[in-house]
Amino acid sequence: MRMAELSRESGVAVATIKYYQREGLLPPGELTSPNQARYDMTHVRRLKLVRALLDTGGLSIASVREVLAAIDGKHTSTHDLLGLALHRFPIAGPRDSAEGATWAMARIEELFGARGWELEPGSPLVGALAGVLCTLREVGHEWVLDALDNYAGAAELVAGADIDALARRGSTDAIVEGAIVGTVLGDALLTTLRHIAHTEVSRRRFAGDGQR
Amino acid sequence: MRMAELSRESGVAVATIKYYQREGLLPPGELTSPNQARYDMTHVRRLKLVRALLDTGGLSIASVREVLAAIDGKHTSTHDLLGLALHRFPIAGPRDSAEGATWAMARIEELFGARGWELEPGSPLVGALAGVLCTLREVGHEWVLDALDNYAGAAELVAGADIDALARRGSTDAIVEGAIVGTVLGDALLTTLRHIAHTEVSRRRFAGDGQR
DNA sequence: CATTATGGGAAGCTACACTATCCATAACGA
DNA sequence: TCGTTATGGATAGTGTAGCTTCCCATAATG
Repeated sequence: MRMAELSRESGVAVATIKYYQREGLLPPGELTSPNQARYDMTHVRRLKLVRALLDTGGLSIASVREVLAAIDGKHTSTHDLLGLALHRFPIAGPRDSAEGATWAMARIEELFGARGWELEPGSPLVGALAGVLCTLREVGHEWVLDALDNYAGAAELVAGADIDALARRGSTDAIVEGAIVGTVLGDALLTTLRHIAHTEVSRRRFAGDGQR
Repeated sequence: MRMAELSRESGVAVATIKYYQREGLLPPGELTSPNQARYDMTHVRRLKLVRALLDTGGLSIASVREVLAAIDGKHTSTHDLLGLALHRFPIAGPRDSAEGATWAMARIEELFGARGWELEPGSPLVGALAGVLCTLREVGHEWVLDALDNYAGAAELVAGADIDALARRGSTDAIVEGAIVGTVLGDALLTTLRHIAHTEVSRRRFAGDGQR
């Protein structure tokens, strides 16, 4: 398979494919002469993955590069793999007032305590969570946190299902890629379903009640 | 309050505030003379909301403008309000093969049937969902959909909690803004918690098992 | 052997989210 | 009062991201 066909199979423009190669998102083809190369289905697959992470996942080129490096790299335990997949996301941190940060950490400790979650205070994920809580407070909508335990419950529910489905995968490589795809595209899936559920729940709750 | 203080209170640079005014994200101050204006806490609040939607929510300037227009516009029923909040998001659509689209719609009908959700086939949210399903299939990770019903259950759980919390708000205006903030920042909250739950569940499941 | 395609690289393009500069007027402080 | 600083308003410039266009020498194709 050569460039034109790779482009057709993947739905990505030739110039864009070359760009991805320069950016290190797509490995070079197998050279048959100094300036001719052959590609195969692994290239098609990789291209589709790149587009999925960019378009549906909303990642940047730089994030995709890191994520692919994680996929291609050497792997240790499943648990570490999950960790890898999770440390690359640009959820905005808090515009910290110091007191906002301590308030958020108190709320987080409470939540983790109730859930039996183990708190690693240095973790970037916990930092991101603190950031979101601070933001909610700053805009004056702390009331959203009335539902915080429900959010955590829902998160735990899907996380359990994710890990189960992941554990059923065969090879280590499948698990690695699955962890990343599941993390990134799972976010899109979950938020889309949440939006649909909003309309569904509100329709049901306020059905035929035009003035509420 | 004048520009300097507004900037200090909100943490947004003066030049940026002027930019937001030009972009229609922040109403003009009350003019005290042809070239002097006064601002108040509503401006501070609005600025914080804009930053929250941009930074934490990840919206574009254009999306923020639409969302604010929805907040400031005339409102009808609570259910419509929710709808308003939900139609502005750039979740990538499917790079549709026609057969991918029908496959996705079949899967969606199945899901909605099991959940008792009402399917509006034209809805952009359903389109977005179909897009995510297609993407998952294209990258060869349909197995994620083994957990689809769990995702939907989790979505329904948080959506219910959201609507409950929202219904407890007082004024209509509070409900409108709450719907938007809840939708946008709730996504960030939920995905962050999901990521944390992944590490938590995987730690628990593979605890002390260094080779899995 | 004429035409088309290819790999590779450099430069250009568009959109976005700011940021800097300017200017005439207004507020403030000694 | 008068020099300094701040303000509203407008225009132009900056930096980054994600492509896209153009070019060339070589290779494949009919």
